[in-house]
Amino acid sequence: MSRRPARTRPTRAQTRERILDGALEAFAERGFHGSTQEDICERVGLSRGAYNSSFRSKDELFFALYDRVIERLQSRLEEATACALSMPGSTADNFLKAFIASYPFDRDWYLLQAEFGLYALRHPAMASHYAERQGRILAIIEGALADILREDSRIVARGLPRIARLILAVHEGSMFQGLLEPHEVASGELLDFLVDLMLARAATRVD
Amino acid sequence: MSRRPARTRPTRAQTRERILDGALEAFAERGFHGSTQEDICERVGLSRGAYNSSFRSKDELFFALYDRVIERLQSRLEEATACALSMPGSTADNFLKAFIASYPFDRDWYLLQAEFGLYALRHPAMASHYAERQGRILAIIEGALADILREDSRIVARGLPRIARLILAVHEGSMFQGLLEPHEVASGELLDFLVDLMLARAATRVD
DNA sequence: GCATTTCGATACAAATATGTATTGAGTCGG
DNA sequence: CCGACTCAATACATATTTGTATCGAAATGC
Repeated sequence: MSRRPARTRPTRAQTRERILDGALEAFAERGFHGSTQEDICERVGLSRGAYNSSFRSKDELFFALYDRVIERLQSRLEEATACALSMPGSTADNFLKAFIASYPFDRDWYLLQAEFGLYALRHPAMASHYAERQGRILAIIEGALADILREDSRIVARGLPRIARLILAVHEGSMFQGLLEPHEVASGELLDFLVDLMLARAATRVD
Repeated sequence: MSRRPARTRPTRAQTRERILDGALEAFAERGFHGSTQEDICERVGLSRGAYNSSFRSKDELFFALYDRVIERLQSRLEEATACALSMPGSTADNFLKAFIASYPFDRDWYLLQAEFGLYALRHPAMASHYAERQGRILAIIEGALADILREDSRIVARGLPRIARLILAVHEGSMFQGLLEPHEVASGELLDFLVDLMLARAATRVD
């Protein structure tokens, strides 16, 4: 246990992860169709042999990467929710903005998300898979919103699914505009604005 | 003038348009990198000869297509604005919803828009071009919003650029979700919801 | 009516990507 | 310690795609 014979061979899972790392970079930078095996492998110092040995096809790799991305996002959001709820006395806007801030907002993440989305739109088989995973994310957001109601009931009580979808939509669109024109639209600007809108409405009437 | 010798040869511009038609279909269905010359040409019954004779490169074709799409969108929006403003006595929500309804909401259009956006994010040279064109669209929306203020001043007066961007963001995200899960989210649902939010807020206080 | 020019189709050549087969190093079980 | 097995690297063959070159038809100008 103290010392293995120099370099031990990496496990299959480790190699897979490295390929996935390369694929993430490549797909973000050049898109799904624009990325080649060579491109993906070069980034992580592996050969196409490792690639073809680890994944049967490009689609399989793509699906595996998507699942990894979603799993990480899921745990990230759940963690953020628990964390934000743990600190008592926080108002709805505080909570919402903190929660939203925990959502990824970087270039590669957006580009990947877009690739997955486009792929899903074009391949019915992936569409249901994608929608199901997105449903989990929506459920987490809905859950967080529902939790807020116990702390601060100003926010609208009905139509939670729609609100969750609206938040997701604004986040996506906002991220795109922010990446395209960073000097024009700041990171969480539009989402914060939306939250203000929702809270202001709820302040007047809750239907 | 009465009768030309059987079939006359189509002009260069006509051929270009047909190639663009094919490219629109192909790019929407398979994406930019996923589309081949053969694929594009087959759809409109032309040969690769016509393709290479009309466009120097795939990028040039892509740019040309983007400009055509934007020009059509621009005139469509301007027309819708003028039309909506021409009928007097319309309230802000009526106007907004009518205006928004004139914005394209079909599958191919979304897929294309996404392709252009991704390309712009990945190619700085295209980014400014894209941002400039998107700025025109935003300006039209802002102009329409400003016009509404004269009819119905309930809507917030300040932060028009931000509101225009929010509308655009919601539209994009909403369209994606609507295309992915048509049974879950209806066509203009999220945007209508947003408009309600904005108007309700403005009803309470105008800052 | 003839010559020139333009345009689109076909043929050809080069480059690139993918998948398979083979080989050699490293690991595990007996 | 030896044999069976796994995995990744290299080499190879095939299939796509693109760009160029060539050819023929059609329109225009003299």
